[in-house]
Amino acid sequence: MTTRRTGLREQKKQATRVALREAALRLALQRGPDNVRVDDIAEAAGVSPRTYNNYFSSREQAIVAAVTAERESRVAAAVTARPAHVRLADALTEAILEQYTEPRDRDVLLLITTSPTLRDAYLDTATMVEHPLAAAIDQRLGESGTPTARVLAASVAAAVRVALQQWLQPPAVPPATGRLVVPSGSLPDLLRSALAVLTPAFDAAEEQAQQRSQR
Amino acid sequence: MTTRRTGLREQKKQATRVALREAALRLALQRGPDNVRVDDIAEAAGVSPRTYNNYFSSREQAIVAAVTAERESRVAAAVTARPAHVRLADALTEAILEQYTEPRDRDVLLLITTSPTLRDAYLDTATMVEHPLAAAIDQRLGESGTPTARVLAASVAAAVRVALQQWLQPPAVPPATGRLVVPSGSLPDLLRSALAVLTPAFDAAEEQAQQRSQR
DNA sequence: AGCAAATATTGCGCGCACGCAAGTTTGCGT
DNA sequence: ACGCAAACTTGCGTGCGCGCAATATTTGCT
Repeated sequence: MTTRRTGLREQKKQATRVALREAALRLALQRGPDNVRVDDIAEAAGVSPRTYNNYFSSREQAIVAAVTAERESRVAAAVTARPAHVRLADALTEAILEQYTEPRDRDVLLLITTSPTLRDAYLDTATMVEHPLAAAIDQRLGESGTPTARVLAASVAAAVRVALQQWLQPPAVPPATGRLVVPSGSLPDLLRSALAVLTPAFDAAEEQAQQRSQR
Repeated sequence: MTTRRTGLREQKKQATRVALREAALRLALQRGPDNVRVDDIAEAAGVSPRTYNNYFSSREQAIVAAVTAERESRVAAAVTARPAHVRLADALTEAILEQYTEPRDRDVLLLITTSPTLRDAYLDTATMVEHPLAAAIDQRLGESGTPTARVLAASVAAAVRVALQQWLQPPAVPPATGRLVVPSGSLPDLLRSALAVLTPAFDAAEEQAQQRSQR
């Protein structure tokens, strides 16, 4: 029921998708990101170059997808998995943290931080939680179709994006100005404090939803 | 002092930038967006095609830029212009509304809604307020360098994006499901209710800033 | 006024994204 | 079991984004 698409077909599609992104990552790691043409990836996955672009709409997307995998749906699932009595804000924060606390290879991390285009592609993946997350929040607040859930979901995505950005930012030059930028703590901490900013908005939305359901 | 760059040079740059985006819009309107090649725009503005890409990094960007113009900086300026005693949330909401309440040509609107790529490019412009806005909020909260301002700014941008998305969305098919989607009211209303969701977060941030400054 | 450094423009070339119109594979009804 | 329709893959062609190196223009300095 969850997978509407029949069977063998979808299976094959997922297989080539995985093959593509893993080939992409492997090649990028062993040759450096700039020495990998899209044709190489396609060939390594046993598919025509044209087909590659039926799965990924940019060269970087495949590489990055190998890292982020199925994060989007996992986050949404993690939110709905939390018991209903937990505060929405907490459920979200925990769900996010849970997904972004995978031990990442040092090699992969270096790969992403090095190339600017890859870095951007990686940051863009944060946006992809937006839709599934909106659905999850929507369901949790009851009342579906409200723009509230969409705005909240979009804000979460934005907050995650900012946190990742701080995390990935090079130490930079600390010379002249009185700007004291925190030297970017651990990712969980960054995520937590970024999401903390939004907490009041979640509480308010949740309270409003409760009032509505009691009427 | 505000414009560090000297004079004649920057002047010319701005001139060609304007020439490019206006040419882009004009051509897109009179031929339809798909019948305008980047070479045409460049020629109409009297520069080489290569130069075009020194100013805009995609074909759509120039067209859209003709509509959004200098919105980013205007929003930031509008925020800082509000007297300090006004609630941050109100200052922001008003500043945004003020900028998005220009009477837009019907032709232009149709142009954007018609082409999916243009629509996306237009939505992306909402993100561009992020940096100037972050600076403005940062200043208003005192204490610069905090991620709080960045998260708030990013959330505002996201909210605006959602509002625009709702506004531009085609009426769609309303046949089967019980989903009753509001037929997208006026843009100001949509913006207001989108930003209202974030209001509690702003209030909390502001209050926290005040407490900090009183210590 | 003149010259050297900084900055912008241009042509060239490569790789990439994607529409389109075949060709191929899978699924479903009878 | 068979065949038709829907879904997926592939090759081709076009326009685009951008790095690079040469060229032209502006600026600050003396």
